[in-house]
Amino acid sequence: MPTFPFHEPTVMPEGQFGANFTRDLVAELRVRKQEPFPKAEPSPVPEARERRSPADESDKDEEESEEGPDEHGQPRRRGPRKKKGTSKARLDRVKLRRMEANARERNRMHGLNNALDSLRRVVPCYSKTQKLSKIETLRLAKNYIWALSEILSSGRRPDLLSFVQSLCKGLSQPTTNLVAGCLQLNARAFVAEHGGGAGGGADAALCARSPYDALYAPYPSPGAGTPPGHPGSCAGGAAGSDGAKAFRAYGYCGGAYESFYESASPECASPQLEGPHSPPVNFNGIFALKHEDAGELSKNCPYAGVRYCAVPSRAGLGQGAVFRGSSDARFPYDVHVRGQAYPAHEDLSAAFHN
DNA sequence: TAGGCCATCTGGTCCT
DNA sequence: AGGACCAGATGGCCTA
Repeated sequence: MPTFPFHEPTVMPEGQFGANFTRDLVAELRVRKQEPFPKAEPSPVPEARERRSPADESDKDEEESEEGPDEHGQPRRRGPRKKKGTSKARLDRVKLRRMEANARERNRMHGLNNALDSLRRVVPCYSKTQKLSKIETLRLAKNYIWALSEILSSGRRPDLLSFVQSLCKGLSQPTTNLVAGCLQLNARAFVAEHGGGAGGGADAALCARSPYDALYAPYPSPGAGTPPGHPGSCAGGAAGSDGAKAFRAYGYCGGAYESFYESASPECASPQLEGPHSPPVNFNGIFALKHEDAGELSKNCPYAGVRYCAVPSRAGLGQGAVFRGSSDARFPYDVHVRGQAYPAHEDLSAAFHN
C-alpha cells in the first residue's frame, strides 16, 4: 500500500481530496490544464520540418558535406570517409531496421494499452461498452488509489461524499457522470428496497424519489434510452451535464445520502440492463461497478476485486456501529482476492507491495 | 465542422 | 549496434 502521506505534495500535488475539495479548485485545475505547455521552439510545420525519409538519411550519410564544423565546433577532418556500404544495400538495411523499429514500437504500445485495459478493469465503473480514455483511466486510478489509501491509513470510514469527490477529482464530465450514474443506480435500488421517502423535511421534494434523483438525470428503465455513463446522459436531469451543479446539489440531500449509506446492504442489486448501451452495472456495491463477471475479472486481475462495498455486513456498520480507528481497524470494504473475502488491510498492503 | 481520442510512424536520446 | 523509451507529427474515426 502506498505509504506516502496524502498531504505529501510530491505525491499528490493537487492538494488533498475531500475536505479541501471545492468547485473553485476544479475550475482552477481545468484552467491550468488548458494552459499549453511551454515550447522551447515553435512547433515545426510539416512543410518546414523537411522530414527526411530513411533513404534521405542514408544519402545524407553517404554524401554528407564535409564543409562546416562538427558538433563540437571543430572543423571536420578532411579525407576519405569510411564507406558504410553500397547505397542500395544500406538503403534496404535502413528500411528494414525502420520497419523492425516500427513493429517493436507497435508491440510496445500494444503492451501499454493492454496494461491500461487491465487498469480499466480494476478502477470503479469499468465498462466494456464505454471505455474510459487513457488519461481518464489514469486519473481515476490515481484518485481511487489515493482514496483507498486514505481509508486504510486513517482507519476511518470516509464521508462518502468526499469519497465520490475524490474519485471524480480532475475527471472529465462524462467520466464524472459515469461514476455518479453508478451511484444513482444504487440509490434507486435502496429506494426501491425501502419504499422510498429517504428524504425528509424541507428537502423532501428533492429527495422523495431518491437522494440522487435530485442530482442526476432519471435513470431510464432497462432498454429505454441512454443510461448514465453514456455520453450525454444525465444531461437533462436536475443536475444537468454540469458537474458543478451536481455537486452543489449534494448539499440538499447529504442527510438522505448518509441515511442510505448507513443502511445500504451489500447484497443490494441493481437492475441489469442489456443492450448495446448497457451501462456499467452488475455491481454488488457502490463502487463495484464492473461490467465483467467476477470470475473473469479475478482471472485476469488477481487483485481486481478491491471493492468499495456499502458495508461488509449489516452488523458491522449498522446503527451504532463504531469504526475503530487504529491498526486493528476493520477495513469496511470487501476486498476480494481471487474470489475470497480478504478483509485484513495488512494483507492488502502486502498484496500491493508484492 | 471542430475537437477529442487513438494508432502509427518517425527521429532523437539513452542504455546495454 | 541495437533496443527501449519518448515525444512530435499525422491521419482516421467518432461525436457534439
